[in-house]
Amino acid sequence: MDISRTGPYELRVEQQGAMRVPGVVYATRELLSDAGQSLEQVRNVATLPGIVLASYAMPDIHWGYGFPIGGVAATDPAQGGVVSPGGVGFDISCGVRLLAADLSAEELAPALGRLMDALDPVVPRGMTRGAVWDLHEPGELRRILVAGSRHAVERGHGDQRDLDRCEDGGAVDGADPGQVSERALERGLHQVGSLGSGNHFLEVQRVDAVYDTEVAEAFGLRPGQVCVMIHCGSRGLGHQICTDHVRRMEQRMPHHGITVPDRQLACAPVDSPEGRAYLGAMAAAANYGRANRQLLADAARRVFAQLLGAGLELVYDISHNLAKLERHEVDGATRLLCVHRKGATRALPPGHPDLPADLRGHGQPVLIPGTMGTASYVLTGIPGGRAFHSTCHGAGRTQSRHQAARGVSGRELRDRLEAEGIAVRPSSWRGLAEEHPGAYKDVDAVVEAGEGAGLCRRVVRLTPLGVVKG
DNA sequence: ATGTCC
Repeated sequence: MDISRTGPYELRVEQQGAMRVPGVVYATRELLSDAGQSLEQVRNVATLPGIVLASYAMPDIHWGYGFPIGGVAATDPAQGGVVSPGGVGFDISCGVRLLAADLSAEELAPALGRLMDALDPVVPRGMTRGAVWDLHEPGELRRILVAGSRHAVERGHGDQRDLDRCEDGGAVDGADPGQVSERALERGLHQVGSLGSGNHFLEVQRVDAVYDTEVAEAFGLRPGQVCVMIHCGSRGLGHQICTDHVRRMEQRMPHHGITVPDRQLACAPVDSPEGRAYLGAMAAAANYGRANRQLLADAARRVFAQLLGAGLELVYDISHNLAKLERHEVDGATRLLCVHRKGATRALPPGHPDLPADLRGHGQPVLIPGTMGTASYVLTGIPGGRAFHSTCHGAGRTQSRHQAARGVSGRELRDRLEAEGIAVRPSSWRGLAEEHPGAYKDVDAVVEAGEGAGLCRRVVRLTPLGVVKG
């Protein structure tokens, strides 16, 4: 590979062999910790039919299924551009929702333990156990797949503002439940309103630093304020959809005359039966993910209201695992592109028409979940943002789950966090150990690189007061 | 991430 550093926060992978475009990686030397495996994936993505401008990677790049996590690639359907499930990931529409409480950390302090004890039993989590909704017939599930958090709000679990402040108004267009397999539907029935496991969490946080007071105020955030951050995805339903459609595309690639350097890059033209089928199913999983976060937010709201008499206003809800059809200007012409973001977050600039009216002057809130026990961030998109208005999505792993669990016991980690004043309500000791902060990159360095690279701007830093761990 | 291998 011909790799050159083009700036403190930028690498270029020159176009070679089957690559159709170069690779552009926004990261410091320190952040590239996995010995070039993920750079090979950047190069492989650059071979996809119809790819436009470059195969991009964000500062939290690490090795993933097919695409690197932190990968961004846009293809042009009018030029044979493909969609690849590996460019979205197994956890379709994994994302983050941030709510701001009308309460300061000082006011909360005496009640923090009681708050965490009250959240513990009402936030379903772990691999298989329980959910806010346990559906028994697929009719309501199909409604969720089409209407996303709009359905939860129609059932009384939220209000219009929740929809206004959610990406795509609470539901993405084009969902096609007919492309969701029976098995995926079965898996989805009993998991609506659940965190899952791994790096998913519900945290009670405090606004620790404000970098831009005007934008923070527009987002509804002030120093010392209590927030709730929810990080989760589309559970077994999204996983099954990815599995089903990768298999189907693998079988059909010869028919489309597509070859890829890694079978995990299975893909199909956006304008093909397989491409449309995947995008319809993917949109359904995206809506499931939003309904999931809406119900968990509603559960947290009930606890805050009952115990503290405090409200929780939605700041924003944004996915970091999704492909979307978006209009972008390329070489002076506006084109409709299929933008894959896998472990990368959309970051719309001020003035963008897709932003809610009350945020339009300030840019999109970009929500970055940290690792348990470390900071999280709110960023915003900037004019001229690179990589089709995208930025990082979080810290990014440096150790495997197995490695991480060897380093520390769950109980030891809980004690360490509690000693730092962070209340922890785990779902399993093993799961807790796998998520210890040392297994991840430094989220502060990731965010600094994102700003340095011209992808986004910092607005607010949040630190954890209590963690309900998936 | 994931009923961590139909």
